[in-house]
Amino acid sequence: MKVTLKTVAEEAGLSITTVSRALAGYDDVNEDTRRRIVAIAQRLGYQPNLAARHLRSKQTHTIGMVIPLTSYFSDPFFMELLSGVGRQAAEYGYDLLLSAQQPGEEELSAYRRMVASSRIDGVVLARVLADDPRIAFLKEAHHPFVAFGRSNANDYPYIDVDGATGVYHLVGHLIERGHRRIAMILSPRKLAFTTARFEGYQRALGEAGIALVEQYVVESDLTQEGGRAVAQRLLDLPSPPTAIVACNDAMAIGAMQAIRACGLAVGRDVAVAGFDDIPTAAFTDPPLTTVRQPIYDIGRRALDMLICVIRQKPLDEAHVLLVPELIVRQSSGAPPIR
Amino acid sequence: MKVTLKTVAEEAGLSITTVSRALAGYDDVNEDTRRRIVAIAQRLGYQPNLAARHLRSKQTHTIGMVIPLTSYFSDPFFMELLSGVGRQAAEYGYDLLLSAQQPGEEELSAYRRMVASSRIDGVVLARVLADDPRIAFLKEAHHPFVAFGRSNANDYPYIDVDGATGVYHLVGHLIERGHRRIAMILSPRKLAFTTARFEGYQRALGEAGIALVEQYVVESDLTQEGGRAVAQRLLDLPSPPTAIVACNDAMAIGAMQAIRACGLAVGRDVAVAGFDDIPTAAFTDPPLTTVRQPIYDIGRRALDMLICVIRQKPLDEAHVLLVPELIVRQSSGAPPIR
DNA sequence: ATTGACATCCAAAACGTTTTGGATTATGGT
DNA sequence: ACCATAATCCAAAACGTTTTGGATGTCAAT
Repeated sequence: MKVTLKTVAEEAGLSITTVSRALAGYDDVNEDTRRRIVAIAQRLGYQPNLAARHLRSKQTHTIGMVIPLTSYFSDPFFMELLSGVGRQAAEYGYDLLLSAQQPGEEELSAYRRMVASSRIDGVVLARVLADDPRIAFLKEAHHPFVAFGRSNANDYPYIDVDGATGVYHLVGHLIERGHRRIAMILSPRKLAFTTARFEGYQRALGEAGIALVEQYVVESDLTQEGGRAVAQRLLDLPSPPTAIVACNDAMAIGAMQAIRACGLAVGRDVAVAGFDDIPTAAFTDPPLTTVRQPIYDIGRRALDMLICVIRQKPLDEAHVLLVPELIVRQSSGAPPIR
Repeated sequence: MKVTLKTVAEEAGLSITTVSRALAGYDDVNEDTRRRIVAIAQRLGYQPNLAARHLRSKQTHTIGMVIPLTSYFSDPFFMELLSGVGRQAAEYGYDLLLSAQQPGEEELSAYRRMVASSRIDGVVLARVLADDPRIAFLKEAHHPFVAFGRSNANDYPYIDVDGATGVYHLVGHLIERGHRRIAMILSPRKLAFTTARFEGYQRALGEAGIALVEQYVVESDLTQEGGRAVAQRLLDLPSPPTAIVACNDAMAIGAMQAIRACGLAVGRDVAVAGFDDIPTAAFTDPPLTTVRQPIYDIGRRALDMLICVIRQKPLDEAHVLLVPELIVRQSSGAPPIR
């Protein structure tokens, strides 16, 4: 019932070895018999058992990704990255193995399982932490991987976006429009990119001679609801900011909700800007000014790099740094009232 | 270097069999030795080789999904479904194997490969066609699967949304607002749900005594750009519609673009409505009236069903039909001008 | 007739696991 | 002392593939 090499071999009156080598295209089998074998395999609908093949050859043609369960659903970031990686993987004939896990210990052990159980040839990881145990583990295990993001230790292949420069331009844009009281909603500090984006904020303020106001720098959890909550607090300050920059679009959209809830108009009373340029950003009301990360393309390029690492080919660039693009829309529209 | 059952067995001075059975929790191994074995396995960092395990036991703890490459990126529908399936799979300790493929022959052969190469225990498929070769194949192969959507042959487990009723209510809502010239942008006819949604349209018009105008029924490809193009043609008619209903939100958003491009106001001059309630729908300008499909939850329930099928447990319901919810927003806001 | 070169094929081992069907020892009842 | 039972362990087979290291036959050149 199940058709294996053996079935084909018996049908052809040949050995398993010959069938295997014929199908693999080795040149030590007669061209005529090869064609005959291929025909029979086709007719019987033979499909190699990949478990057996992997067991023997230690190659799975599969790329692993672990998705944090918290952000799995609501996070367009991962979806887009996934799309890029998946798309490019298909290009190379690779499949994608996804494991959704709670961040933390479970997540790390998912990596451990994936790697040690030899189900995958390589890993793409994202949202790297400043001090990332997953990277430490993968490095120590000598398992091929590429990261989207830099961490403290940078002796591994990564692709990243220059968040510092991105936010620098974004805040510069707001300053140009006359804003002086500019708040920033940070992402959790342990995420590597938080520091970079905060740096850009500080640099832009510094060059414009604007002192950093401690109360204007708040932290949230990358979700829309979190952004709404902290923006609420910002607006309740005795001297509220006239512009709010968030570390990602989801939080920026949350901030827009908070502003509207106060009876203020986004873009007219308070400017808002985000980071990422998720698809929704172009459709918010008003459309969101943001910094565009080409996440989809990053996914594709990360996979390109990973394939090189897997095949032990030298990478032309082991560290890719992309300069993000400022997307000005109406949410940063008007100059501040006073 | 690589730690296998053998390594652990040697370290413990026991046989491979005993180690295997100890770790699997069989009761024919002494509790003390079991604990000792577990400790050693832990210490050495033993992880079972899944390829070997699958080869032997024919269970992969993996669910397969094939994503059409065309809609992979731009389609929030698949992303959300994927999220639900992935999330619930994690709940059961299953992983997800994704293969992105061009629709058509390649796609079918991806299913063939996945199934015949015994990499997966079951399949979730979506966007079923009226006459779906993938379903025919999976049925014939007796491979566990659950579909999101009904096709012509319905002797398989599926979960679906009652699109006819959904569109019926949606069109009813537009008629209530005074619209009589209501156009519909259909999805490709070969998709099973197209027929259902069209039925709802016809029924609503029929009950209101409105004759179906052939030119008001057009077909497009589920993309935003496609929706824009056909909406353009609708607006160029001598007697253009005052309301446009699209088979999905993406095309509805395209229609909104076309309306604006004509210098008309969406919701005031021409009403627009979609289907799906993708995340973006709440943020368009004006927000989009639509029919909500709980895609994420559908993904989760589909996986619940699939697990039952895989474990050969009886399904409480082999055919789940959800009634979608009408979401009224501003895009259907005003009554027509004349 | 022998040799070497070449083309074509194959038996057997190996990958790491699970499972089958005992083997061995200890225990308690007669 | 003997047997039945239970508790604990294990050798070997099996899963389906790839790879190694020949084996066999043919043919041309010596």
